[in-house]
Amino acid sequence: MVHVPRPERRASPPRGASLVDVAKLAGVSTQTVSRVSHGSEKVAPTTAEAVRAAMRTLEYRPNGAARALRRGSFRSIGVVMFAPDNIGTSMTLNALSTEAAGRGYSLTLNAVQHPTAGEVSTALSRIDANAVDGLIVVLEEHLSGHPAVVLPDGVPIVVIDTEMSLRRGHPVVDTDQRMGATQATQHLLDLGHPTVWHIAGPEASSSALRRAEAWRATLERAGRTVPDLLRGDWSADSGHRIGRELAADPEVTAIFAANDQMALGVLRAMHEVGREVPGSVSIVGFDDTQDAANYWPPLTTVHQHFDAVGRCAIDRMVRAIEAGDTSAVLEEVPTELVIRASTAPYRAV
Amino acid sequence: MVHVPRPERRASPPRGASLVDVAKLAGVSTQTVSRVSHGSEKVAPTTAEAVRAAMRTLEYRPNGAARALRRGSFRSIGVVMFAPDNIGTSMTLNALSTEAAGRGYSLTLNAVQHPTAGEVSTALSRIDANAVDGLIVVLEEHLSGHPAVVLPDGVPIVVIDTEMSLRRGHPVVDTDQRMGATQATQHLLDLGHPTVWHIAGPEASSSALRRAEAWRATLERAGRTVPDLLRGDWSADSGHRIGRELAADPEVTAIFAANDQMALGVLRAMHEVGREVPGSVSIVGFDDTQDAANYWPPLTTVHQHFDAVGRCAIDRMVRAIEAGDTSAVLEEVPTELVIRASTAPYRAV
DNA sequence: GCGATGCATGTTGGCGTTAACACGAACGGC
DNA sequence: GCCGTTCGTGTTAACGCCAACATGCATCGC
Repeated sequence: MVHVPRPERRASPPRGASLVDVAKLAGVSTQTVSRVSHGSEKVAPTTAEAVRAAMRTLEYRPNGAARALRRGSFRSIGVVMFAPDNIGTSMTLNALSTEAAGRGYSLTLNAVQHPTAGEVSTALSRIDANAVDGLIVVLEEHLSGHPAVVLPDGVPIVVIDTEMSLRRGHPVVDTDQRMGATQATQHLLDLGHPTVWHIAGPEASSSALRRAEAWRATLERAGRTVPDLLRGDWSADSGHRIGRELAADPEVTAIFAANDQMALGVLRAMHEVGREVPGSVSIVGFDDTQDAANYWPPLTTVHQHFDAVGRCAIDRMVRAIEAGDTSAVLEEVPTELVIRASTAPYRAV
Repeated sequence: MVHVPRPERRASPPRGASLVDVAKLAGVSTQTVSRVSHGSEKVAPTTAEAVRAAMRTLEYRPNGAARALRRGSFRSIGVVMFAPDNIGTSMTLNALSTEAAGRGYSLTLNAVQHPTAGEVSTALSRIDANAVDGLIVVLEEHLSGHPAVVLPDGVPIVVIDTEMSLRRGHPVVDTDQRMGATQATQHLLDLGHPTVWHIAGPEASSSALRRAEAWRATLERAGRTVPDLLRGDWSADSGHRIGRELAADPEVTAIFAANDQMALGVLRAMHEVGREVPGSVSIVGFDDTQDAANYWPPLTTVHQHFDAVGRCAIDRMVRAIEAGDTSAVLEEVPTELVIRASTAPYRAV
């Protein structure tokens, strides 16, 4: 038997006016409406005005899904990121969204609360099922080895702030962590300090790893003893806890914290036990957050160009989407040492 | 003449495998594939497995646009926000994205760099043309009066952190600014301080306005003199500048800064001129950022439940989208005073 | 006068998906 | 043996938009 369609209205969600409705009201074809809606040429001024009037009366809003379906592109970039409440991450996100907006793309954000393989996979697959033209992954934890984390195929991917899947051939954009950590360590050595203690970020973080490596390399190159590495978790509290231990050791005269927040905790620890900064201990941070200049004393730190990283990542992404250029380069954005009052020349105890 | 379709291939962007391809390979209908892709019932295990195998070989990814077009919903919520590099805003965003993910929605982010009417309108219209089921507006600047800022019709809207368009009948979710500012001011009065100076946020900010109003009301209720209001811009630098002025006045013994960052600037100013905190001046902030406990001295401040605000906003939004409940309530999330070391009882000079 | 050219507009089909329905097979109760 | 059920699967028709093509009407050069 042949299926006989019923003329009755199908139950359907309430929808707004469509091209057809506007066309009907304006007495033109849908194609003309489409052209007007694109602000396009080849439409007589009179007609265009009539169409615009019809759009206004019907409160016409183009349907993004239909447009995307037809065009095969969504003009949206997916972002999977861990812990956007982290200051650095949120600055990156801000830079990404600004730059994306400038290119006519919007961002579809999927945050990961805990950087477990499971959650990351969930976020990735959610994005996957979503409407995006590309994917920017901002996971500073390295989960590279984990078998459960699989980046989707068939979408251009740009990676920020991790070396995960660099090997799998995606472009990577990142601050030059080694350069920054070297600047920080060298600055303290240049001030005459015999050696430099380092408070690192969490073990799983690849940027923490690279900062620690560069710290160690700089000390070794200078022929200094390398103190035990101290493990923080990016939080000011962890900086404070470790700072208390360091404060008790009179040999400690120079500390390089892997981010500003931990440096803040160290500052507090020094205040608590009455060791002067920079008189008795010099401290350097990393990030140059908005607040670092107002710590007490104002913090010497390594400035990261988050905006440049964001711009660069979006640029790569747009090139991949629009020109199919998915070459897997590594772009590193240079850092700058900002010298403030928390560092001073070494004075023997 | 009747249009004769050509059998030739149309030029089209390269696309991935579709339901049709999977169906063909698995030897079933597209509907069956669709059912499997939804993990749905009513499919024989054998068939389902065959379909899944076909999906795997073809690397099938469902097309979000087509799905959205068909269903009439995008499972995505648009967010228009100002200055996501502001700490408070980024915490709100984080809360929103977490909560949205939990409900199966993703966020489409459109940041506004400068809260001018023009930029806001652009962001709104971009979102409008985009694929979202609803819109969350996080603009703490009040642009209510501005004629150029028109919230789109036909989409549910939830407003955070501003009273803009409350009158136009949208639900508003916000921290209870008055409650927080009252707690801060009252705490200082309770410690015996004759009066409290206030460093407010920018004039255009409605939360700054409400905090300032509550500060004034609390002083008036207690019959105290109300000092001139001091105008900061949320930044630690502005707090520092104003702090320097206040530090010069020995009568100033209690300061309530409208956010933690400005309080940080005040702390620095006090250190610089050698006025002790809290010995000579007590200071209270607002927000309870992660770092506030590690300022020196640790900052007494008003804790904002950003996560609750986010949860609440998403909850309203999802209710609006899925149940059509767009009643325009105002939900205010209570604050808590966190007492640390930056405040102490008043001692006459 | 006639074909060539350009311009404004209309017609058609289909992007990938799913809701609604159709249909055949297997089963069960009487 | 016949009539219901259920169950698994297939068929059809959109959803709203736009690229490609068709068409019809002026204008123009020769």
